[in-house]
Amino acid sequence: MTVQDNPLQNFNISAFQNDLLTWYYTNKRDLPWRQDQDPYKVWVSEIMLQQTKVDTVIPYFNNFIEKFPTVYDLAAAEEQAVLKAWEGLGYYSRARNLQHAVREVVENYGGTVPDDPKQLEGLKGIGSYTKGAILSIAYNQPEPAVDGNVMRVFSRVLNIDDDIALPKTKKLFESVTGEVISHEDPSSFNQAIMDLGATICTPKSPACLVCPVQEHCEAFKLGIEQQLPIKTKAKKNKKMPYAVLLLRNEEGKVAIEQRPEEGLLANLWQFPMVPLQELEMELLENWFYAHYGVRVKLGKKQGEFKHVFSHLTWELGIYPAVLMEQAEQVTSLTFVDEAELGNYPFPVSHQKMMQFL
DNA sequence: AACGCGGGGCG
DNA sequence: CGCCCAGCGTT
Repeated sequence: MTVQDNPLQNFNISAFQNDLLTWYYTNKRDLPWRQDQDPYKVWVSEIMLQQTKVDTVIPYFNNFIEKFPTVYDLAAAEEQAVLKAWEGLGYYSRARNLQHAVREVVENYGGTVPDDPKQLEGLKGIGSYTKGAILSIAYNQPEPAVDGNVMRVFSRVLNIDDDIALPKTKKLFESVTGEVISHEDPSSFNQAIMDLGATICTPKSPACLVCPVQEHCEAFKLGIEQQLPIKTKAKKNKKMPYAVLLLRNEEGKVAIEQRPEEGLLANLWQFPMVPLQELEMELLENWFYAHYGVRVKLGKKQGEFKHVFSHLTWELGIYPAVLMEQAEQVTSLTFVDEAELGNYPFPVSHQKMMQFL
């Protein structure tokens, strides 16, 4: 914010609300979580939508609600079943935190999703955005729900050039949104901003010519909508080479293991991976014995590919392997029939391995 | 305040 | 190939 201290000076709030809501009432997207205002469904949808596009979420949401229609069903489910329903969606701690929080709602709040800001934000996985989304969408409270869409839209409408990567900037937008939000229909207001950000006020080449709030937009007036919002912060992506073993025992079963309960892809399953950072290929079999307690014999490399995460890249070489001894040894590996693999939640990178089996 | 945490789609 | 997406928890 550079030009003035109060970004809402000379801004016609009620006219903006009116134009935005009028547009929304006739143009809102028909989404499965908008069929009712069930706070649980709103909650599930908001967690799934974190850093994830609507089109990706829709089938996951439908399947998830079918499997876990109420807080009681989700609270009673096995964690593996919840992760299985989340398989491929990414950010898997969202699923575990959601179930943890739902169990808390069942135990502490009689199964009713709280309508109190403090109680909501005390639940795992619910931060300032999701709190505001649940309060406004499910409970019709005039609470801001500031996400990337809101910051993009209002940075343009009000010509705010603060770095939206900074926490203090998010607080600024929460303050602004708290003043602009409709008290007549806060639920529609927040969803309208999101629809606007997703369909018109998009990151690249926004459709300003058909924007319902064009006449309120300072950036359009100045022709600088493409330069906003300002966002710094670029992370470098580290390369991590691994050998992935498609290891079979004497019965032809395949070795898999569960990843640690913390960190990347926590609690998901995978084929055993050997880090090659500082390891000669000849020593790979020794490393495997030291780590897993079983002797293996590697075959020729069957293929290789990269899998890109937001912060690192796996460079995966795929090797067939066989056990060199009867596996009565103590090992963290689990041997399963190929047909059983579908019962375990795998990250997408390891789902791709299965074609090499 | 900085960083870890997935995966897909788009220019 | 880099950026972006209905963010949050941890440190």
